Formats: sequence, structure tokens, C-alpha cells
Amino acid sequence: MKEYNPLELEPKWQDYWEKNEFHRTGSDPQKDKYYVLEMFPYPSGKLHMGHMRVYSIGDVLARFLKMKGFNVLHPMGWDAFGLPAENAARQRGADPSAWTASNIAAMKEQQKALGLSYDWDREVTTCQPDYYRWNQWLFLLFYKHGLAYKKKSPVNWCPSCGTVLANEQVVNGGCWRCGSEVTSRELEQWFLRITDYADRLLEDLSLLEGWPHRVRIMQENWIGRSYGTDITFKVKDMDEDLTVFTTRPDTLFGVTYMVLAPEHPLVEKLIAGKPQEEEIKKFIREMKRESELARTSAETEKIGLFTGGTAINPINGEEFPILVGNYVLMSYGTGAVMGVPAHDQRDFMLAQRYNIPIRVVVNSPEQDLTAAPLAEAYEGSGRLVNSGEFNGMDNIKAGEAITKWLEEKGRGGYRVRYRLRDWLISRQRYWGTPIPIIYCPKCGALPVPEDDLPILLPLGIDLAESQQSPLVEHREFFETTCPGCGGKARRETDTMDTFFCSSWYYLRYADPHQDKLPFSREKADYWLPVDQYIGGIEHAVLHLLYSRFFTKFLKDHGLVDAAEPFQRLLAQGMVYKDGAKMSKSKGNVVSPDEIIERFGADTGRLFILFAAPPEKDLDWNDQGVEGCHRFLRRVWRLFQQCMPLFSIPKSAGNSAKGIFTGLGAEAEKLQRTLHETIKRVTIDIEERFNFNTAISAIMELVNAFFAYFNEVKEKDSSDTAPFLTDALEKLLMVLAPFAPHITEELWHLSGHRDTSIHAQPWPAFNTEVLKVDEVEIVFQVNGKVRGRLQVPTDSSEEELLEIAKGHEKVRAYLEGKTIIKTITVPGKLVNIVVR
RNA sequence: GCGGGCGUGGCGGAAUUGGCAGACGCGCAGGAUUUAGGAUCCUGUGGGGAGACUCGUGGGGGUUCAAAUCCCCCCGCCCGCACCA
Repeated sequence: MKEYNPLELEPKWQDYWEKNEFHRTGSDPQKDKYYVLEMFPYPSGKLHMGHMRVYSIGDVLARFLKMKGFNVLHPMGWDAFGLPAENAARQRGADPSAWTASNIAAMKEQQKALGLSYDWDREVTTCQPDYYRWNQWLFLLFYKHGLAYKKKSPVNWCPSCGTVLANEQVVNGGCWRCGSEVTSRELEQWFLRITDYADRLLEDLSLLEGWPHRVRIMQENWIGRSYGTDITFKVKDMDEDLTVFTTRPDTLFGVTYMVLAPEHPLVEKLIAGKPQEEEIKKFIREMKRESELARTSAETEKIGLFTGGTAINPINGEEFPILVGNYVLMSYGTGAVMGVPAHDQRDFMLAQRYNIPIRVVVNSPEQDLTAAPLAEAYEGSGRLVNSGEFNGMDNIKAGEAITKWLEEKGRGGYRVRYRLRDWLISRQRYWGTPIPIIYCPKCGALPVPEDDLPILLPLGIDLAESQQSPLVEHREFFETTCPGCGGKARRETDTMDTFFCSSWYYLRYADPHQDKLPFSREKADYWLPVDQYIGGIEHAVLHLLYSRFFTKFLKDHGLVDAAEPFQRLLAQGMVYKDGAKMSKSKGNVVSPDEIIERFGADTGRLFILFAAPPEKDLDWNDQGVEGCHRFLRRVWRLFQQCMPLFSIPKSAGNSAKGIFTGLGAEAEKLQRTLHETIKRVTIDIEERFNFNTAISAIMELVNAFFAYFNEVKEKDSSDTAPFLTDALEKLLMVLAPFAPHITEELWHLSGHRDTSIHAQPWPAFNTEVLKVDEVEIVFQVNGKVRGRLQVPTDSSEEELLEIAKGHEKVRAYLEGKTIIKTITVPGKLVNIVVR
């Protein structure tokens, strides 16, 4: 037998699996289905360690579940539209389409070199017309149901990417992709009405028990539902109403001013012809220029300028000034807030600054707040004062009573508001799905008829010339006829956000060659939901929220039955080295290629799974990799030593149901370790997702084999050969999902010429074997360990106690003391409490 | 500020239900083998102590026969949200 040479044997088995179509999706009607999915990558051209980690996790699951007897769907594809292809085109004169295709080829090569068990027959590539035509089809479905609409509004603009961004794609005031500071622009853009689904997206989070808690919390925060009251004020001397949203209707009598967002439509009317008109216009212009980050930072000082307008409190007819302020956001609530300085700290600070009256209307039960000027706002609960007929009421009850009063007078009522805003999906870019809309000078905006799909993205375009999307200047693309009147018309030249593509790709995998629909209902219903989704936490409120929205929308329109797309979610941790994220600038990058070349894919996979549990961050350690390589070589050597065993003819032997009887004590022990290992590995993979402990269990088994052979010198004894070869095969089986190549090689070398180890049924453990005659019991006195002893497993509590009392060390501690209590835990310990 | 998470040897990490803290791996030390190195194998490896023992899971307190695990307070680190009315 040769030395372990992964470079030679890994490609050999990869070819073997491919030729035998070993990774085809199962379709046995007798079996249950299991859908394992890793987030598909952007085809940057190179795999990094993060990819290697997420794919290794998914591959272990897929291979394990296949051995467990499931029909497994384990697909891979490419999130292939997006800006980097365009940038490469501009910088290097590459063609985005060709650039993307060659990147895909390179990454696919690397994935194959990792031995990943994807069904490439189901590969999905979003930049190909057979995929993106269904983006267009789905867009039209949204449009038909009024969920896709065009609106002029202030939007987030990334100057570096030259396009607008959705709110979810603005991170700390910067672009999620390039980090440039995002500015505000007033543009007409396409939106998807995700806010219609806000309630369901929030409520159904409770169905997602298999999701990490923090991801659910993040989505909950992002949706940001709050219950409150709308209150409509009259504007003095004008025929205008002004509505605010508040969560504290109980403080209505404490209102001493009102603040509008600079973009609020009423501002212009209020200042028209007033002395402060120019000053306020200048302020508004400044605000519009400032980034949202600067404007909404908690550190930014609150500014409130008097507009000259006066509002009237509906509840008591009181009049107070209307201000315009930097801290009020047009995009939340009504873009107007009532100022209650006594009971809101922000309002308090503004009131102090501008000498606005501060009136207490909720009194603290601890201290009379009306006695002296407040030092800060009182945001707690209490009873109402200075509030007319509501005086003396508990403030929660008063809030309800005041809302009821407003409802009766037609001046307000309960209202639910969300932080979530509609999803802006149009992008001023070339490399994306064209939005299927036509603008006709006569008929307006019309959807492209379904039969005309797909609207193809023109290829072979020179991008180097223009700064803007070349579609805007590409006559052959935008010139068209109106589907309504047949006259000359212009196509929409914006393309879709790439998150549109990734919001439903998991459905396409169920039916990837379907050409009548995005996917057939039957196939989608068989495979959906994804049983286990694996990916990075960075998509907590982007991709994962959008996909949930899509699935709910598709369910509502009868395309799929699933209410949620992803049953369980595993957010894998990041890969670090030397305490820092791997990055070119830090020079601490280790590439998967490098590892494959030096140690082989099996070693790399094993290390990345062994170094930390999947959801935790992982610190790359070269010596740790070597340790894993050493382990595989040890496995190899074990088989090398044992090869003669496999040539001993197999008699029926003394085994029944995989249990061997009549073995010597050493072999008996090894058999027990084997079954313990099978049990631990099974539970660790399928219940706990702790691959690190599964691998450590396998290492212990290998150590046990060596210990056995150290103890028993006759390695080729024909008595134990049937047991040993069976045990060695089972060792290979439990190791197979982690290290698929070496196990396949050893499987074949040990005589299985016509089968693959990955097609073997997962070994079962036998509880009979796990039973032991003797177990070690710990003896404690006053909770401290004073001795331990092997005792028969079936010892009664009384017997255990007697043995404990008879133990030499224990006896010494009992000397001259009174036993006041004893605790016996069978199979574990005896604790004697003395005084 | 609000919300969530984490804190265990020199290092990565185990400890599944409150029941032997430190599995497994790395590193380190000693030994075997080897011309040598490497590789491999064996042994040891939380701190203190010659030892009986004793201390020990960020710190302090509590519940319990028994706490890394449960409760309270504090410290540190990480993540998310952050003027959301």
C-alpha cells in the first residue's frame, strides 16, 4: 500500500463521482426529502475561506443525510448580476458577461476540488435569460397586484456606485458594498410594497424556531412595529390639518410646540410670506444636502426653527408654535411630531434651548413634579395632572381614554406604524435584470406583455465610454412600441436590485429547467421549505427578509404552499487569522487552493469543521491544519496495518445485527467504543450541528484502535478479523461525510470495488453493546470528591452507599462525624453529607 | 441609550438534563526508533505544594448535598439598532 497522497486520489474520486452521477438529487418516492442549501455566491472568481467553511458545513450534512436515507437536494448556483462585473468592464475593458462566465468556471473548479456533492444539473445562474426572464415575470406579478409601483421620493444615492440603494443596503450611513457615504436624492423609482407584509413578516418570526435568536431579533427591530395614536391638529388661520403619530397620547395636555420634518409638504405653505421664509428655506436646503447619517445621529444637536405657523390642540383649544426641525424624519410616521418637553427627553432639551414652556401632565408617584422646575424629562408612569377631565387617571388608562375621545371627535385614533419602508428595487446600472415596463407619451407606463418576455439585456456593449448605464443611450434597447396604442415608446432603462434575483432562487432549484413558469408548484411544494439553510449573518435583514417576503407573496398567489422559505438557519461564523479578519491589506489570507495543494481538500475540510462549532468565529491556525493532516495519515496507517485482515475470508462469523459476541475483553472494549462513537457522531451531526465534537469522537475511536493493537499483538487473528474489518468499515462510514476522498479510497482498497462508501447506509449503534457491566462511581463527602471505584452497573442505591462507606479514603473523612444526609445518583455518584 | 451574545489551561475548544472541570486537537517536556533531521510511537502536561492536600471556569454575593451551568450585583469584550416620535 502506498503512502497517503491526497493530490493523486482526490481528483480521481471527484471524477468517479461525476462520471457515475453520484450527486444527482434523489427521487425515490419511498424516501423523505431533505433540502440542504448554502447561500449561493457572487462569482468574484475566487473562493475564500468563508466560502470553504459554509460549503464544508453543507456538504457534511448533505452526505450524512444521503447515507441516512433521504432524497437530498443540495444545489449550487451563482448570484451573477451586480456591479463588480461592470467595474471590471470599465477598468479592464472586459465584457461583463464573459468576465462573469469565466469567474463562474474558475469557482466551480475550486468547488469541485473541495469534493462538494452538488447536483450540477440544477445549477442556476441569475444573469442568464432563462433565469432573469422569471424575475421579469415575477415583477409583472407584483405589478398586477399593485405591489410594484413607481414613486418620486427622496432616496439613498451611492455616488461611487452611481445608483440608488434600498434602506437595508445602507449600513451606518454608507453603501453596503463599497462603504461610500450615501447621500439623498429626489428621484422617481420602482418600489416593492414589502410594508404590506410587515405584520406577517413580524408575526411569522415566531414560526422560525430553527433560526438563531439574534437574527430574529434583528428582523424584529428592522420591521420596528409600534402601536400609538394619530392625532390631528388644526392650523390656525389656515384651512389645513396637521397629523402627528405618538406613542404617548396620555401627554396630549403637555404639548407646547410641534415640529415638522424639513421635507414636510406643509412647511412651504406655513412660511410663505413670513419674515423667516428665507432663513427656513436655507435651512431646508442644508438639511437636504446633509447625509441621513449626520442628520439622524444621536450626537447631532437638535435644531427647531419657528415657521410662523400656529397649531391648535384639539383637546383643549390651546395654541402653540409650529417648528421645523432637523431631527424629525419625513419617512417615519407622518413626518410631524408633537413636542411634550416634560415627558420626552429630546423634547425637553429642545424646549430648554428655545425657552419653550415645559408643562408636567403625568405626575410621578414618588415625587411631586409640579412643585419645582424639572431637571430632566419624566418618562415614567403616574397619574395625570393639568389635564382637565382626565386629571387623576392612571396615565396608561388616560392614553386609552384620550384616544377614544379623539376618535369620537374625528380627530384621531389608534394607529400601527412600522420602521420598515418599501423596498426600492430600481438600479441605474447595466448588469442586471431589465425592468419590464414601457413608457408611452400617450398611454403612460405600461407593463410589457407576458408573451414578450424576456426583455433581453443587450450584450457586447462598450462600457468604458459612459459614466451612466449604457442602456440609457442604447437605442436598439430602449426604442420600442407601446403595447397599448402601438405608437413609439421607450423602455425602462433601470435594472433590478440583485437582491430580487436571490429572493427566489431557492425555488428555482426545485425545478431548474422549467420553461413555462418560474417553477412548477408540484416540485416546489415537494422540496420547500429549505430544511437547512446556511450562510453569513450579514444577510440578516437583507436577503433573508426579502426572501421571506417573496415566499409569502408567492403563497398568496398560489405559486407555492410554504409560508416560510427557510425552516432552519445556521449563521456560520467568520474566519479569522491572527485575531483579524482575513484580508489582503493585512496579508493574513490563506486560500483554499493553497490548502488543497499542500494537504488536500479532506484535511482542509476537517480542520475548518474541527477548529470551532459552525456558528462561532474561527481562528485559522496552520499548526491545527497540520494536526488534522496528521490524523488522516494516522487513519491511513491504521488501514495499512490492517490490510491483511481484509484478505481473510469472511465467514458468517459470530455476528448478528452488527454485534459481535464471544470477543476477548480488549475487542469487547473496542466494540463498545465503536458504538459510542457512532452514537456521538450521529447526534452531533443531526441534532447539535457540532461537527467539532463529532470529529473529536472519531479521533478517539482511531486512538482506541491503536490502543487495541498495542494491547493485542496478533493483528491478523482470524477470530477477530470479522469484527475488526466490520469496525474499520464503520469507522470509514462515520468519517466519510467529513473526509469524502480518503474514506472512498480506503473503502475501495479494503475490497469494495463496485460500491461507493457514500452510498452506504449510515451505521447504527446498538444499545446492547453500549451497556457496560461496571461503571465508575464517584464518592463525595460534603460535595468533595474523595474516591472513585468501578462497581457493577446494576448496583442498588443501598449497595452503592455501602460501597462508598467502605471506601478507605471516604472512611477517613467519616471518622467521628455524624452522617446527616446521603445523595445517590445511580451510575454517577454518591455524596455523603456529614457534620 | 435600548436589545442580544460572550467571558473555561500557554492556544482552539469539550463538559448534551445542576452531578468527576479541562474531552479532542495544537503547543510544550521527557523517552523510544533513526547516522542525523524529519516522520512515527509511548509517557506527561490547569496553578500552588516534598506530600497529605489545596486553589481554580471574568469579579463579588446567593440558592443547593452538589454550580462553568440557576438567581442578583459588578467588570470586560463583541454584535445589532440607535433622535423611529
